[in-house]
Amino acid sequence: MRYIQKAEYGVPPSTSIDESDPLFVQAIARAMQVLSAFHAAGKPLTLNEIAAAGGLGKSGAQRVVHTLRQLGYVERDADDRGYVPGIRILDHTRDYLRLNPLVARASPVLMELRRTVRERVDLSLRDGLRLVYAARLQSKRETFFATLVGQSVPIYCTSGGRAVMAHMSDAEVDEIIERSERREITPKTITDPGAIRAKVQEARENGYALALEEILQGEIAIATALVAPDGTPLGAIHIAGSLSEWDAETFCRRFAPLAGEAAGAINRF
Amino acid sequence: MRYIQKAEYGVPPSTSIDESDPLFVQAIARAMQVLSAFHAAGKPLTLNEIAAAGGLGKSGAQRVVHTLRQLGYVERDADDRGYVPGIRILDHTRDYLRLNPLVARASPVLMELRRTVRERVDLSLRDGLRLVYAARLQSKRETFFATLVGQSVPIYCTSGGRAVMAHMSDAEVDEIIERSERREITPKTITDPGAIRAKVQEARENGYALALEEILQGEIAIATALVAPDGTPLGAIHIAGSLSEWDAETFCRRFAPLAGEAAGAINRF
DNA sequence: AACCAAGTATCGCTGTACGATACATTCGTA
DNA sequence: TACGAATGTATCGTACAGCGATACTTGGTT
Repeated sequence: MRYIQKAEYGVPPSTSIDESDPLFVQAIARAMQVLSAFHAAGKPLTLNEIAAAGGLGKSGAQRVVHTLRQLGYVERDADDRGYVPGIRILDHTRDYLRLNPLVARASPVLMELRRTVRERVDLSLRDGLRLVYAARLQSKRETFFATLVGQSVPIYCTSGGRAVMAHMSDAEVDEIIERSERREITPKTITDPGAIRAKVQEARENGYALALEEILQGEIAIATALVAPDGTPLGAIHIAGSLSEWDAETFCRRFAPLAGEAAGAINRF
Repeated sequence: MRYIQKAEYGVPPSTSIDESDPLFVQAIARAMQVLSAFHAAGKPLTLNEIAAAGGLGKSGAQRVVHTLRQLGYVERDADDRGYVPGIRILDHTRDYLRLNPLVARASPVLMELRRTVRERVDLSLRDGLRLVYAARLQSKRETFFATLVGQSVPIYCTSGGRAVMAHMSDAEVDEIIERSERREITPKTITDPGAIRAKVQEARENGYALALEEILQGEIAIATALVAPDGTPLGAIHIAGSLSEWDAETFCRRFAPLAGEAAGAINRF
């Protein structure tokens, strides 16, 4: 059995909460740590691995896993070699997507956009230093695992991220750049603070952001921001294509207006 | 702000576990009950609503919601009118899909199938009396909310369900029929046990299952089962189209062989 | 056959989480 | 503008839920 590698670039949000809050139920935090152990996993995990990753003892892991198993949030792997996340998780996925008003508003517009552009169209939502993909309308050729709901990418080096940053103050942008763990995900990834600021400025002027192969070789993406009524950026719309079919200039000329219209339609309710 | 109605036909799996199991951490169960409160919600929920739906007191709900909020699994609604599921849920969605070997194996085949048939293609997984959609490759026209990951449908009255039942013993099929809460979801939904058994038998003979408007008016769907090496059915592949474009016979003649091939390719590793 | 690791079971003590209640704040209505 | 209802927030003493050390079972590997 082959399992998919983890390959998650986005930094999971800081789990550095806790402390002695009288309302904080730590058993729940333990459960979520156990579930989060799978974020870094590329295969089913054993109890001990879960214990280690979740930062708790064997007994604790045993109890938590047992409980989550009863409830359907953790399952035994098909060939009984370890634990994997359980199907009940998907029920909550549905709830999240259904009840997120931005997703609700954006969806018909995205479908329409996808129909027009015939390239991949994504909706991502901001969570701290990353963007999380909430809706993905694939085009023909990509592999499914490059386009999973729940995948996340860093803000600092993506088209969507820069579209989002374009709607922030310079101070906020600097803070994001500062706090991000800036790695060269591909050789083309822009990691220099000054260069990132320049790209953000460019996005402000153009009304859309562009990224070339900064996450994936051969990929070109443009994005426009989705904002709250008060102007706070909440996420982005992405259009992504292949550099084997497009040069950057044509891609932008063709799709930037469409991405702009779509974002506009969503932003004004 | 408009919110999407619940409209979930599949029966959520029984949460009738618990009792006095020494390894069972009930605080975790409480947390999951709170998250599950959103399954029946069509709008953000207040603390009291969550307490009621989750079957616990106000204090308990307060603590659990507080904790889940710290962790990002629950958020305040945008206009501060109630609570909604939080974005961290999507991280676990991704883990589930990544680590499910069936999804992993099926995905490339599904993408290829989608390219060929140009209609909606879905992958569903069995969970008790229902099928949960794990991957959905939309066609042009549907509304996004009809095609959410995590949506579930009953086994007894769907093409996928009957494809799955076709790989079970008569006794197992009867048990599913018996335990299912059989409602007429549309006027065309087949709810009579004998009629269901006949459709299952038909699926056994044809190697695929057919359903006409049993879940959604105007929809035609065929499905083939995905099975474990030992023959246990695990889920199904669906191809769904519109009756405004297809008559049943043409649809079957055209797509049944393709659905069969795809399932075959996935089933033999 | 012998070993090692994974999963399962047991148990007494402690500190976590329980739930009642009281407070604060925001909303809709008169 | 004042009122009342409902929502979210804070506090506190007590009981029992969950903690973690340890020991047992099972199954796969060398």
